[in-house]
Amino acid sequence: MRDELRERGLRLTPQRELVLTAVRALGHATPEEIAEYIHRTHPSINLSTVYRNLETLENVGLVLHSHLGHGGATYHAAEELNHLHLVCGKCGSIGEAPIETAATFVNALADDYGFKTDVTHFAVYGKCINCSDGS
Amino acid sequence: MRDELRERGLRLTPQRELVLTAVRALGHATPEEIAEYIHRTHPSINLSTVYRNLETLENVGLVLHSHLGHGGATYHAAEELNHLHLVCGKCGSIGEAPIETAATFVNALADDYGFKTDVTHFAVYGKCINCSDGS
DNA sequence: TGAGTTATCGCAAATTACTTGCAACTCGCA
DNA sequence: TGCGAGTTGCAAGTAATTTGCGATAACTCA
Repeated sequence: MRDELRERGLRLTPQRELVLTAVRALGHATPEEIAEYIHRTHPSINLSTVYRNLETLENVGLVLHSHLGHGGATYHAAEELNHLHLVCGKCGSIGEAPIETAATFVNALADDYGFKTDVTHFAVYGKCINCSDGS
Repeated sequence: MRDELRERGLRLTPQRELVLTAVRALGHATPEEIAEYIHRTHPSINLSTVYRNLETLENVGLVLHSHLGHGGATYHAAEELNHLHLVCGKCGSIGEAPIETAATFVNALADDYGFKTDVTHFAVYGKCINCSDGS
C-alpha cells in the first residue's frame, strides 16, 4: 500500500490507513458508515478526510465504489469487489451473486454494441425472494 | 390520466399535466431538465412543484424513474421505459438496448436466487464503443 | 352553477450529502 | 535533523431535494 501511494507522490498517513482498514472490514459501506466505524476508535478523524481519502484510494486502485441506491456511493476494497449486488426495492436488502451470472449478458452487450460492461458498478435492482410472495 | 388521479382523490392540475407532458416529450430527463423545459412556456411553475408532481405521477404509475449516474434520478413516461440504459463512464453517453438482451441474466437470477429483476431501474455501466479503443 | 372542502401551488427556509479554502501539521526524501 | 509538499481539521460553501405554511384553485355536491 505504501508503495502504491509513493509511486504517485502520495503519502501513507494514519488516517489514510484507517480508511482502507475500515473499507476492508466493512465489506461495503457508505462514506458515512466508514467514518462512523473509524470514529469508534479514532474520534478525531474528520468526515472530509474520509471523503478525500476514499477518492485518493480509488485513484490508486485500492478501493472501488458502486451505486446501490438512490444517492450515495458505497465503497469496497478493490480485491473484494468480485460480486454483483442484488438490491431489493422493497426491503432494502442487498444480496450478492457471482459476476459470472451476468456473463452471457455482458457478452451480448459487447457483441451487439461494443459496450464493455462493468456489472459491479451499478446494483441490480428488483425484488428479493422474501418480498415477492405471490405478486 | 384524470381518472387515474381521481381514483386516489388526486387532482388534475395544469402544472401536473405539464410535468407529464414534459416527461413524455423528453424521453428521459432529470427534475431540473424537466423544470427547465416547462419554464420555456410556463416560467412561473416552481421547481418544488415539479419534484412533488414527479413523485405523485410515479405513485399513480404514469411515470418511472431510473438511476443513470452518481446522484440524480431520471424520469420516464411509464409506457416508454422499455429499454435498458448503457451509460459510458468515460464520455457519459447514454445508449439504449432492448430489455430482451438481459433475458437470460434475468432468468438466471430468478432461478438461482428467486430475485425478480427490473433491469431498467439502474443503468448498465461500462465503456461505450467509442471510448474503448485498444484498452 | 355557486359554495365549500381540501388537494395543490409558490415561496422561502431547512435538510442532506458532499466539496472546498485555508492555515497548521507531518510524512518522507535528503 | 530539516525542509518542502502532501494532508488534516475545521468551517464555510454548494448542489440537490424536501418541507412548512398561507394562499389558491380543482372537484363535489346541493
